Amino acid sequence: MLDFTGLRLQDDTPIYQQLIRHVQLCVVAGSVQPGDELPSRRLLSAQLGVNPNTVQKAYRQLEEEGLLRSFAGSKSVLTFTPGMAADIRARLLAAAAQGYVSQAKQLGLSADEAAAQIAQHWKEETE
Amino acid sequence: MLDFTGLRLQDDTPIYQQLIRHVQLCVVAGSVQPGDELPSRRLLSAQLGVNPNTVQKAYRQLEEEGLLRSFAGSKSVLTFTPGMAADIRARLLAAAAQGYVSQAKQLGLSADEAAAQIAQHWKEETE
Amino acid sequence: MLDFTGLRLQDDTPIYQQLIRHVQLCVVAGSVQPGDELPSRRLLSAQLGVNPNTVQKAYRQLEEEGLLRSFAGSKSVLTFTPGMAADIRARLLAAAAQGYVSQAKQLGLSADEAAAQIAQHWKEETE
Amino acid sequence: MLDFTGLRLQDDTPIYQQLIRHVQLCVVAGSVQPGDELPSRRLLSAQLGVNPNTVQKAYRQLEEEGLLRSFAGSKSVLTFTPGMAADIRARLLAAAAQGYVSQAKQLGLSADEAAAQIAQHWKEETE
DNA sequence: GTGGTCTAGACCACA
DNA sequence: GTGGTCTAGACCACT
Repeated sequence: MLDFTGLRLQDDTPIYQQLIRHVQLCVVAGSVQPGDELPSRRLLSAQLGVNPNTVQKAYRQLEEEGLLRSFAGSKSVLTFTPGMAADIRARLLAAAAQGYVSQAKQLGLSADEAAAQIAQHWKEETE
Repeated sequence: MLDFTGLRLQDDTPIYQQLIRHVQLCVVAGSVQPGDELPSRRLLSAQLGVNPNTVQKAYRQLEEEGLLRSFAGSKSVLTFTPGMAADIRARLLAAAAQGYVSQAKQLGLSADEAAAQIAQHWKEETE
Repeated sequence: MLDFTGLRLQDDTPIYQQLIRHVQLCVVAGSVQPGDELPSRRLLSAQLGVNPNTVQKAYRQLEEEGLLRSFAGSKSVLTFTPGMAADIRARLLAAAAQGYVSQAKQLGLSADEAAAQIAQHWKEETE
Repeated sequence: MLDFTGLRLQDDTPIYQQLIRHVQLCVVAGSVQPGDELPSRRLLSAQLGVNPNTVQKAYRQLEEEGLLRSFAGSKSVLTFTPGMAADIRARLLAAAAQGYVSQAKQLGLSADEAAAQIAQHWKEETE
């Protein structure tokens, strides 16, 4: 069953988006397989100390994305294909990169400076 | 007087934040000097087709940041030091880079892959 | 929940500042604890017969001061430390004292005369 | 002629009020006599780098208070009696003391603590 | 004219 | 339900 215990909720982004993102990351990381279960909405909301509606919103959006399918008895299973996982990964990466690039350009960085800055932050965050 | 005519308002982020950001960018870009005037709230709101209160909100926040100083009945002038401009630039850059790096790491990129991806998006956006 | 029913609004100072001050006084007086809730903007505005935006302005400023934390869709709770409470108290006291002292000096009072005058007004206002 | 050169304008209070206050202080301090002239509105506004209307507003209010009288030829002379000077002094003192006392009480000070605090600020500001 | 505050009421996103 | 943003327009004080 997909595990949410490692998820640290932040205050600056909507909770339901963090839940969605967490599932997506598990999918693209390969740490979860199609057919795996997700915790019931009730259980997860209790575990995270979050409003059940918030969990419901996340699950619903995942369903619309086609990643998730829910059945009677409050059982929800992942229903993604390898292609979908690759798509999600590409989409997340592209969004992140494009966001950074546009900001760096607005701030007057050159391509080389941007690369250097990324390298530096990479190192710092690793330490 | 600081110019807002080049500013295209998007509707996915609050208008007042876009106004703040525009002023900050002008400051870090060096296209304005301390002592330069800002358009009056009424004038700017008319130019942008925006409510005066929205402009007021942006101006007020800039004032709290120390970039701006307003006097009743008088003009509003920029009051930033070179150090503050550098600080803002560094803060914006660090936030952008750190955001990208953490995302790329979560998605399992290596440092080299990240750099390559940035370079690619840089080229694409320039075209 | 922090109580505003004892608050009598004057019309010589901005309402939002009176709201801020009321919260600050409750904090320094120790009549509220960190974690205590504040009434929702809608509720408080209805109670006081004031526009919701006015309450919002006060709450926002308290949030910037770090006394308050708001979450979309959730309650607003006080988030101050004992040190912050002491700071606020000291700041308010110092401002008041310093203002009086500078005025009294400008008017040519001696230290003793000032003390005597304060004592007299203290008595008069108590009666 | 009443001298404004020692006046340092602050940003937090209206300029015209600072001008009025300056004249009042000169009167209660005895550094000026009935019949003494004030600089012309034009001259004073130029000296202080202030809008002529601002000076005009201050002079007009002083006239309404009976401290000042203006004649053709833009000549303004002080027209106060010793009793008026005493009145002004008493009024300014009472306002300052009453303001401090009410604030100190709201912050939970005792009369003794208030006196001690005033004494301390008195000493500090003198140093 | 300018900045500052306020009212009235709408819309959206979030829990 | 909650907080956040925005519009529309008014009033006041200050320059």
